[in-house]
Amino acid sequence: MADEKRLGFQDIQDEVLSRIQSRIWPAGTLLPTEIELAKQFGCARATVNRALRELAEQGLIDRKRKRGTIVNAAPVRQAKFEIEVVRQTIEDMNAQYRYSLVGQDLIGAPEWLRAQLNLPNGSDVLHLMCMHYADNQPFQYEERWINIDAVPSVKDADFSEIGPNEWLLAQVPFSNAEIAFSAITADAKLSEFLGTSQGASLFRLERATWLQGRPVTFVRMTYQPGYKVSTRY
Amino acid sequence: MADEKRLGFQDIQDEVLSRIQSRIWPAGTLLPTEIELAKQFGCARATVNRALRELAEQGLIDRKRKRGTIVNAAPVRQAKFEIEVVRQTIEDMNAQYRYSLVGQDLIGAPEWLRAQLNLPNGSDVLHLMCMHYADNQPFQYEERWINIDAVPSVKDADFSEIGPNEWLLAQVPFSNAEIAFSAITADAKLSEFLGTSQGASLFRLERATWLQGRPVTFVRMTYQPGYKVSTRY
DNA sequence: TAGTGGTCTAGACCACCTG
DNA sequence: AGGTGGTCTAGACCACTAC
Repeated sequence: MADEKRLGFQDIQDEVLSRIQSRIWPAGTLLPTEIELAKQFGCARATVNRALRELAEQGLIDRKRKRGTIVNAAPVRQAKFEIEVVRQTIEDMNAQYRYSLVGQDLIGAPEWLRAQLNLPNGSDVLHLMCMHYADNQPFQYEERWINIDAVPSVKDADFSEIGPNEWLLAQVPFSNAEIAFSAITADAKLSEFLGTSQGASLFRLERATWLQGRPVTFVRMTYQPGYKVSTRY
Repeated sequence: MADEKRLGFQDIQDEVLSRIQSRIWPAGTLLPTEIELAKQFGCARATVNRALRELAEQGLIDRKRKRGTIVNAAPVRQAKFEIEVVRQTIEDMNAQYRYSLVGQDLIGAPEWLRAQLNLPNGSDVLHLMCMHYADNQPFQYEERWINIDAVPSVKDADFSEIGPNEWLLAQVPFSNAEIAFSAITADAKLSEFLGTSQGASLFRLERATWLQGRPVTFVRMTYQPGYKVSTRY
């Protein structure tokens, strides 16, 4: 038993997770201190710290100075979803991607949009409507509003070939966003574009985007019937 | 300029993020090595490492040994959603929570469920139907199947007062799960329970849960019309 | 006020990957 | 083969907070 492999933070994390899941350490348990655990596992305190820090970020344990580390009773688990560009989603399905610009116009920002993005009065936005197809089947209808002031070059952009999402990603990547998922009923226009019956239930993703506090764009993406967003945790 | 405060990993992370967002380091840029950055920021390499590691986890940069750190061109951003218990969701709305057990029966697991959870042939499951109300308005219809073999004590549990979700959390916390969001159309039963018209579009969350590889439960939660799940990133 | 986690340091070794 | 990130160590100081 002299040939024990050295334990990494991942091994320690796995072991602690296992003890929590198997209720060796039930909810409410006060864990040994980092120093004590480091001694038990035969590693440095920094290694234990990293293992426990990540478990705390996931909400499984609660850490406070002086009090110590406690197994959380009612963990609020977090689910991570990867938000891809439509093209990627479709190509991941091994389907052929096609994009089409349905229409565009330059308008004053409507009230609901000003409220949504916190736009100043009198702001102008570029309003775009587009379709995304997978193997020529309707996949997603995209309606988008872009704040001219935040992205002046958008006035000269040509959206007949490249979608606004990909164009914006090239111009204004790494922005912050607020996302909402919901279910909506297909109206006449949506049912035509997505090739469904009126009244069909459709999955919708809305996203408002800011760059360093400045409103950039708001988009509504409505998916073909049957679309699901899934993940693990 | 001698009184510069020492930089922490958070300061470095903010600075790097800012340089990426402001396109000082545009997509594709090869960042200086950790050693070089540590010299520039006047800190240890471990500090730079932690700052960059977290940015890499978020998908903003791509790190490879020998090649170095590159600003990602098409970042796949991750959105985190907090998955709460219904009671919490309702109480967070300052509404009164009420739970009602609609029905329950012990059945052999249907084929689709066996496939979904990877249950062995001949497994028995407890099938539960419940309603959750916010201020006595229908909020969520819950249909759940619990694997008897994974949680034998479920046979003696009384679900007339406490919902199966909360009961399970107390018995089998910290399990792993697979979640899916979708939009569905209200059938006769759903429209009655949720007080909507038939054909209404409803938001649905499905979750399959395993504990250390063993299938525990599958649940379908269908929400009242207008329900949205939202988050930021 | 004392104990705990939060973080940083300086150094080291290793694994992976590109040239 | 060599350079880069991935990780660990042993020690240190600090900040928060329960007692």
